[in-house]
Amino acid sequence: MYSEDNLYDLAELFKIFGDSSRIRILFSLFDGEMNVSDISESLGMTQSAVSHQLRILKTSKLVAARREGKNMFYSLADEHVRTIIDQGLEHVTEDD
Amino acid sequence: MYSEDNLYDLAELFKIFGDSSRIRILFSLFDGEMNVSDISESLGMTQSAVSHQLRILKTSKLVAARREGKNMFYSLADEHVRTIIDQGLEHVTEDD
DNA sequence: TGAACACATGAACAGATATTCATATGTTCA
DNA sequence: TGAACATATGAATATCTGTTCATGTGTTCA
Repeated sequence: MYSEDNLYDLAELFKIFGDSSRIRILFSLFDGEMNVSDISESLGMTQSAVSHQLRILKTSKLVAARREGKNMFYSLADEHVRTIIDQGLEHVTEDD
Repeated sequence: MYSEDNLYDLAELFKIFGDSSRIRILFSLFDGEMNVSDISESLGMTQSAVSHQLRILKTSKLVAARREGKNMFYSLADEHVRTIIDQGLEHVTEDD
């Protein structure tokens, strides 16, 4: 069914989600695409820090990028990203 | 809907899943509870390393522990754990 | 009670990683 | 073309974290 390799890939995937900056960036994109400076401002992060994290998210194919003039617009790469985060949020917000 | 705090908690949750040792331990428990030495042997990890990771998993309430004589049996704490991993595996094993 | 077994834990070390700072690249427009 | 803007990127640093090693705690049984 699932190979040992799958589990390593899975750990790598969760590692990407396991950083509050990246999760907050991804969550920002839930409502649609955004450019880098808007993400920076809305999250109170420097442009550089956001850009570094976006690169990681893009390399992992969790976000997609599109240029429009001077701006780069980022969006969620696919619906799985939303599903995984939603599933996690359900667990986290569960009443004990 | 979701607070800023939820996102930090979520990152913490994914951080736990974001390590191959822990994911492999959790996955081992998919078929039912196991004791520490069996987990160690099946994963080729030292007893100490497994024990350290189990402590983290227990603190995060992802596994439950039960003593039986000299042995400690660990099991998945709830079904969310399985769901979150399954969801991730779907993403990882998706054909491009 | 004491030896043998199962597991937990603290300290130390090595490797990984997120941010900052400085600067480079790419784009528009006058 | 050159200034202004948006974004990317490399290097350096500080912090975090997983494993190992040594040892402690808890349990059984003769």
